Amino acid sequence: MPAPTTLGHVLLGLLHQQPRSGYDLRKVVVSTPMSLFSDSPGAIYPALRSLQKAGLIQVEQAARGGRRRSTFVPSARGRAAFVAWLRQPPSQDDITRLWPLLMLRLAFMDGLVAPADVTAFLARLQTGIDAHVVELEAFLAQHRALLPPAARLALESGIHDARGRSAWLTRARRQSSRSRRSPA
Amino acid sequence: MPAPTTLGHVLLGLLHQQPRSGYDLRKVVVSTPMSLFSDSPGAIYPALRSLQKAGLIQVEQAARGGRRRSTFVPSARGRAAFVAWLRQPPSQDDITRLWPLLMLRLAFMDGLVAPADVTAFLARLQTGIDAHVVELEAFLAQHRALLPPAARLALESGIHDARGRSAWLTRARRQSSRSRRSPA
DNA sequence: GATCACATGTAAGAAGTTACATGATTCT
DNA sequence: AGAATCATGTAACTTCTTACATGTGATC
Repeated sequence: MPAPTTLGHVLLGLLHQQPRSGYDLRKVVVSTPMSLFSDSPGAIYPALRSLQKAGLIQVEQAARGGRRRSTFVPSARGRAAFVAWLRQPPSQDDITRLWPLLMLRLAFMDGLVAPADVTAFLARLQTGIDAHVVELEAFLAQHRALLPPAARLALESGIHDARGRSAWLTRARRQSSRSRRSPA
Repeated sequence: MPAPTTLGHVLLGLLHQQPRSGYDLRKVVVSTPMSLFSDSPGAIYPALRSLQKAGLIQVEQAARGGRRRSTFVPSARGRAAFVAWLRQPPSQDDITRLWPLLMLRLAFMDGLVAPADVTAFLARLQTGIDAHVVELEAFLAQHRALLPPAARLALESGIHDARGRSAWLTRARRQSSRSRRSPA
């Protein structure tokens, strides 16, 4: 059984929050602002199948009442696999190209990884995003003369994005460590 | 012949900048900060084939010297198709989920669409991104109590991203209209 | 009793990734 | 001669999308 796909991991994460059926998962995926995926049944049901076959989730409750419906929960191995996914250090490529997915991982971390790991995650993101800023600015400096206006705007947008994320990270990290000292 | 895929359109755009071979395109895709795709030959060569079969690009120069190598240029129909792609008004879904692709489209607009169209494009982006901010903030307001800290951080990151993009757009639009009045 | 929301699934196809294969040319 | 780079291509596989199919329970 191959490692779960991105969608598989996300479904696994949602099942950690509460037991859900495939139908529930589809609804969450559309109603959530983090929607990276479509709600196509042709993606979700096969993904659930594969998680089940890999032993990462189990049917918690089948067909209560008359209506056919099964809700899933993560197994112990599923929890371990999911936590491992969360703790996986982001690559530079993840940071420059898959930021929304990293934010989704962050959103799942509560209660599953230690606060110190969240801190480390955010720190890694910042060094990565800062490196990206440097890279983009070097590119701009090198090509400034050749870049026509719209292309330059697009590049500047990328720089602005990355700078904004770095600024957000400094605040988020401060806030995160503060709340760790004085929890609610 | 089906409509070109996203990768197909990007390749078409790169060929508008200058004639290139498949190998050249691979190099550009990796060396460019806008790299949304991998440089896998298994993606690029078939995409070129399909563009060629659709009559959107032509071989400009084959095997000069001894080494086998063909460079491609867009045909008239290819140019029309690409411009149509650029001018296509972004959907709300594009704006919330495919921003980097929209920036790539922006980067290709110079010389292919009228400056007024660039302006319209940027204006559309701003109404879309502002709507997204409103949506995310509504979600936050509604779920603030239930959201554990990391999940809340992730959501706030999305809001911060979108706000930053809106701010960038106001400046970019001002700059764009100014440079249109007094071109270099 | 017709229609809608619930709930799950499959079939066909598109598109990309990885990995391998194949040669030519240049460099040392 | 051997190695690295140039340059193109294919085969197998994975995954998602679209579209359809199927049936149940609730609602009007």
